Amino acid sequence: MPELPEVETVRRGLEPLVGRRATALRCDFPGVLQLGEGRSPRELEGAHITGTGRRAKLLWLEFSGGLRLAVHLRMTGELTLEGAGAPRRPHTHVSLALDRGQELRFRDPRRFGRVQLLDAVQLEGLPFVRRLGPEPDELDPPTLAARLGHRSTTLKSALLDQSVVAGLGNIYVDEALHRAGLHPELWCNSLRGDEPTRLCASIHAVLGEALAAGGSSIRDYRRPDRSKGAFQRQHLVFGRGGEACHGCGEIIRRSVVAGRGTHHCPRCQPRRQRVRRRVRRPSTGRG
DNA sequence: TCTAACCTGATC
DNA sequence: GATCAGGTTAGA
Repeated sequence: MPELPEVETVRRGLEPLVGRRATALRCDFPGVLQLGEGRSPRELEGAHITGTGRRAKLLWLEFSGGLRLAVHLRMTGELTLEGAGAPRRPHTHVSLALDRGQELRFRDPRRFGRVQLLDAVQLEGLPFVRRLGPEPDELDPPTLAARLGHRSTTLKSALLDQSVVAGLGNIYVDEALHRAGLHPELWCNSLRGDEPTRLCASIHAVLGEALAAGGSSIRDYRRPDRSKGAFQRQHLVFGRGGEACHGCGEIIRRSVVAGRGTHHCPRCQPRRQRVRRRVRRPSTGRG
């Protein structure tokens, strides 16, 4: 479900909670709430929210006393702010009760998501966090070229790998590759010329635009106030298999690459790098 | 480096 | 009934 723009949108939606006081942390499905060594849910009782944070697709609340409540939404996780008396929707697994009769609720039908109570050191030390590559906004073309260059897999697979760049997922990999004019199955160490620059710029552009639109709501994703994002309406290839490419009119193709549904335009994203034309023929009629 | 697995629900 | 889904990872 949520990739970087969605997770960052949720984080921003939680910012107004800074200054609020937590009264209880409750878990209704064993295993969804995980406690760092020595941590207890009771430690949050009376603690104030002092900030929010995000790294890749992991977001967290910071509390007085230094504790952090980290949330990974995975595929169907949803973090919403509700009245404590509001009916609990199905699959609500963790609730953080706040002052003023409100609750921050984590629901997740598939239960892939996790909520973790940790201190800062424990959070930094999570194997998942330690493996993460740079945030996209810290990424420049030489860094991207270097990180792709020593891998032997496809662009699609490499960009989904959070140790290469942190925060991309299936939607934004497809969208970024399309904007860069690169086929998802290109060997990721075969980029040359201005391709790393184009790809880097495409990643920055698509993530920036998606964030401005509040993310992509295809099925489950909602902001903390349960409103939808709007970027799905601006997708150029993702979810558009069989439809016409806005750029050239060719039919968008859907395939499976790296085990994931993958969308690309066969004309805008040719499978092989075009070989430099030896002779320019003015009357071939193609253009 | 790739696949299967983790889960439920929506859709065909 | 079978298939697919926006993520991550253990194990091959």
